[in-house]
Amino acid sequence: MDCPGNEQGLRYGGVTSLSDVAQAAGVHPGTASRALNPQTRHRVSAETAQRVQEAADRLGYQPNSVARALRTRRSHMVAILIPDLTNPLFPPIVRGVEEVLAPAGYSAILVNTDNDEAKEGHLFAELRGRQCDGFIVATARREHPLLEQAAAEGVAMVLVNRVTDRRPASSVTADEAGGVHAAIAHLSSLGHRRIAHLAGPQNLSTGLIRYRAFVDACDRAGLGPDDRPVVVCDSFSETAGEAAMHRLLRESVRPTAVFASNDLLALGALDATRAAGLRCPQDLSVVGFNDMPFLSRMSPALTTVHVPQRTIGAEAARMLLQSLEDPGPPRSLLLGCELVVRASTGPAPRN
Amino acid sequence: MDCPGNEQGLRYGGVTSLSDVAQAAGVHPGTASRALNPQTRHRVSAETAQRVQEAADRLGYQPNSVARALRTRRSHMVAILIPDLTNPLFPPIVRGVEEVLAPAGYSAILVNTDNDEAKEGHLFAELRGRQCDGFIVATARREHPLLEQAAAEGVAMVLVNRVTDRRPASSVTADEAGGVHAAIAHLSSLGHRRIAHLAGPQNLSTGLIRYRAFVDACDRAGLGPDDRPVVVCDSFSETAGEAAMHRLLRESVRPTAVFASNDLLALGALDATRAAGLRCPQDLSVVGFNDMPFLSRMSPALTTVHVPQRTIGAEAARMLLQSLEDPGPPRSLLLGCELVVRASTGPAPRN
DNA sequence: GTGAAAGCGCTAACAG
DNA sequence: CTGTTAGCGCTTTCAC
Repeated sequence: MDCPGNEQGLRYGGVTSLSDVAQAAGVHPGTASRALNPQTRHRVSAETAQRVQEAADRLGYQPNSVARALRTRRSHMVAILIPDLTNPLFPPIVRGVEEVLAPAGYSAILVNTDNDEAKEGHLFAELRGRQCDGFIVATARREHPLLEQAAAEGVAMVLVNRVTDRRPASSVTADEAGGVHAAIAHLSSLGHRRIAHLAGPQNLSTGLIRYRAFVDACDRAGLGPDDRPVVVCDSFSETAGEAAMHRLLRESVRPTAVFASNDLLALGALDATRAAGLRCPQDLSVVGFNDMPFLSRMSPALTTVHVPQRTIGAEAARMLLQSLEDPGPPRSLLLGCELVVRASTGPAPRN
Repeated sequence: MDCPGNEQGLRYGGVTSLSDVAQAAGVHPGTASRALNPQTRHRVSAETAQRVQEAADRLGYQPNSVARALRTRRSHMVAILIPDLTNPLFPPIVRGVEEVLAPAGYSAILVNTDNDEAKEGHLFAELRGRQCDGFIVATARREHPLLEQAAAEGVAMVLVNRVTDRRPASSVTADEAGGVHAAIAHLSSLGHRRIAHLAGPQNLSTGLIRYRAFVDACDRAGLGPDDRPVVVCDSFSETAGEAAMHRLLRESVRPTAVFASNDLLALGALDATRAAGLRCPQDLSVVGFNDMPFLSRMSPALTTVHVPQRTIGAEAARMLLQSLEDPGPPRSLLLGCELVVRASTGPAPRN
């Protein structure tokens, strides 16, 4: 029976090492190394190369990446830092990252930070200790001394869906401002003249950017400050959205439309709307942001701004690999967003 | 300014090594190692220990896990194999795994296999080469020669949400049969006497188990073979569910209820139902499986069997860590499921 | 084109 | 209690 790793030359534990292969092929380990590495195979006679390759196959040799990493100082591992995998925004991003990393021979270590600064610092240090070659960071806090320092030290890093206020690092982001403008233009064209904003946490880059873009877009649409009430939520969650919406509905003059800083906030807002006995979209229109999966199946199907999550992940990975091969100055990639109109928006009700 | 790693003793590249710390503390690297490792700290004088610790802190020392792993043959890395992170079933499982791994000092490498055997074999070999200490495998093919061989070789491994036909490896699974029985009992109690099954792929453990349990439950409910038509889907996806449902609805005698092998199939079935001009649940009841996130917001809110995904992940991780500390015979943990009744099921229509 | 030897950073035996 | 030494498995100079 052909059972790899079951011949003489077997190391205890069933693992075949390079010297086993070398011995089996009758060459020096150094030569075996050269023969097996595509980069250096040409420095070895075709005949030897083949003999070594055959021995390796026969023994089921699998190179020990740890030893290789120690020697070459390249682990071929990339760390992905996200706030919470359970937030439906992130799985597509992570998948996009892996789609690019895997074929390039890189593996991804995934960690959840819960946007907790201490936790993040901890994890980051640990991952550096693991000799990760690069970092894809999708946590969105604006202030980020650790990352800034790391970037300054030349650690390869791509920021996703977020921008630091200073920009020492590369990033790939959605054109959030563009998306916000499209959303507000849509509401405006439906006749809405009083549009509220459920803003995300202002210490998160997305929260702030979308808030600013909202104000800007309302200005352009000719809405005065009183016609664009804002409630800031303390997290991007359904419960926060629901609470914020309740607060909003208590105000004397009700808005006819709500632009939420992300889909989860919007879903919470819908709950509050329903609880208040209002119908969406007849009494109140709601727009979200991100276009997380399955939104079209919800009731009502949520109008939102589509963010190309998988592409963002893939591009971030590409950018990281590139800067690993040949480090250069930071780059920023901006990907377009598109408004997806569904059932949660309609004409403004007449007073 | 206090800038770690910026003193003399600094290695090129800004990384501080153990000998730098040792030198700064005026001790031998071996001693520094002992002082810094909680396991061996007691073998060193309290005074030295503190001096070394201070030097380490001052220099911002971060141990090189790669070197450590090479020496100790423990990488403190665990691989998670899942079919597709984009399937909403998996993020909670992965999160649960990480919740347990991280505090224990383990990192998780995540890979998507798309249930592709070749890809999986490839990735698995690569991960073994990376010296992962253990594997959490959530891919559900029943036949799995690679894994079986690995398990036989003593590779630490926990299977999640799946069982191999032979059982050389540990596993954590939901009580799927129990869940199926609850679902069918529910439908039966609503008066349904003709219940169809949208079965999952029969080469996947979940697909087969749920199918068998369905047949069994129908028997107990007193339904004859003709009263429980089955359509097998070739993937656990919405499109497959939709196609299967269309096929079902073309049959002469229509079922009054459908039990789908998972939520995605159920969602697809709902599409087909709507397209055929039937209302759910008035004309047809639908039950899913898994209770993936946001189901309660869909229209109609799907009745389904709740699987404790996060718990499954956490328990799998615990089990893996345990078997890493002290390998023993395989264990199997079965976690209870609960039927969640929502709006997609109702009384059987009268003929 | 191939062998010899050094060394990545760490830990674990072994001395003393 | 601490210093010394060897070596994990690999790559990479340097000789020949």
